[in-house]
Amino acid sequence: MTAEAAYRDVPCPIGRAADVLGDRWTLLILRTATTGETRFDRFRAELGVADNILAARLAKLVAAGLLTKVPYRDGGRTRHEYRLTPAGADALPVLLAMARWGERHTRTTDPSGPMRVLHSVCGQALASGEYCAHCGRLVTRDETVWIRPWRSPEPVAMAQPAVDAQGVADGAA
Amino acid sequence: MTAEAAYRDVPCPIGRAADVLGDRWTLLILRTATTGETRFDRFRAELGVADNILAARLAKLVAAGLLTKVPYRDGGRTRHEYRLTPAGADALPVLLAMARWGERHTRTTDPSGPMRVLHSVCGQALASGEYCAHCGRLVTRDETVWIRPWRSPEPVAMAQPAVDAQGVADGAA
DNA sequence: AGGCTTGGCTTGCGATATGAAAGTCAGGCC
DNA sequence: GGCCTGACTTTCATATCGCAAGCCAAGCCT
Repeated sequence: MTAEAAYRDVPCPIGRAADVLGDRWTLLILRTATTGETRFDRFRAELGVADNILAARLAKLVAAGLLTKVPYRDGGRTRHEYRLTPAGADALPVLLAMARWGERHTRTTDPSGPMRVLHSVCGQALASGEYCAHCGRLVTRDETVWIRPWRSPEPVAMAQPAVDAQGVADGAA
Repeated sequence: MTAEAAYRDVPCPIGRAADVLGDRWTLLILRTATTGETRFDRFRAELGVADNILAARLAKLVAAGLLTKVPYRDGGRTRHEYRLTPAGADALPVLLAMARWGERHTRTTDPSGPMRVLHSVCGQALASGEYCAHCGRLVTRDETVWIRPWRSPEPVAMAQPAVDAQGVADGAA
């Protein structure tokens, strides 16, 4: 709705990224989508976000090309799920950098251990999000798993992006 | 002012980071501080942000411990500058991840070339923010330079954080 | 067939945040 | 003394947030 395109075309890529990613709910939705959630009420339950805000953010993310709305069958009826596009999946390094920053520079009273990001190939924890000191090479998305002890000891794989990559253009008519 | 502490103590580090960093102006202020700007009117000029918003964001960043307000002498009078703390400087990987994402997934009409992040030790461009494929090792902050052709062909070093790291705690009285 | 339930939104509305513009204030400079 | 500059603070109209309620389509239950 607010097609305030003024910030979308600045020369600095950080500025352009901040226009899309510089929002609390947007980041949390991407985090949740990255762990495999796809449905409206799952996002709502995970995030505790108000319905209208969630709807607005999902629409913004679809318009920005980070999510895509794909129909699927639920029992006998057609529903929609929000899947990461390649661009949305590519926000993973941002989330990993934030996870690291949050782990180092913020505190929680939660007694379960910290989040860990593992290289599934070797099982070692990653210090930086993208490079495995143990293997000595860059880590791909599908070699990355998260362990979030406050919800489960099980590792979680990163969701695979939807193959189709539509929705890159601007949403304004 | 809005000491809405509810989001500050969630178990997920991404959530805690998003509470601090999940804001457009906050990210842009950090970007600008990272390139060495320290003063109110320099931030204003760089970002085109309204005075009251800038003041609020700077205060939030000081309260969150990413910036520190240090007095300095300007001619014969005392002024204040906003310097990055170690925690603020440590947001660099987030900015680099965002720069990469922005470069790959957004478009600009600006004709000057893309932003480049170089490893000053070897002069090579960094593909991922933190790991130099050319040198085969992790890149530190002070080995990182930015080239932003839309403002100058000259490389810019990352600002050094202030040595004192006060201001980590909550700001609410 | 009629009603219940579930998922996915939309609407209303008061509270809060945004942002342009103007005002304030301290201290140096002319 | 008056002007200027930097760094805010205040004002005010607008926009956004987020709770709560309403809505609707489609299956399911009886």
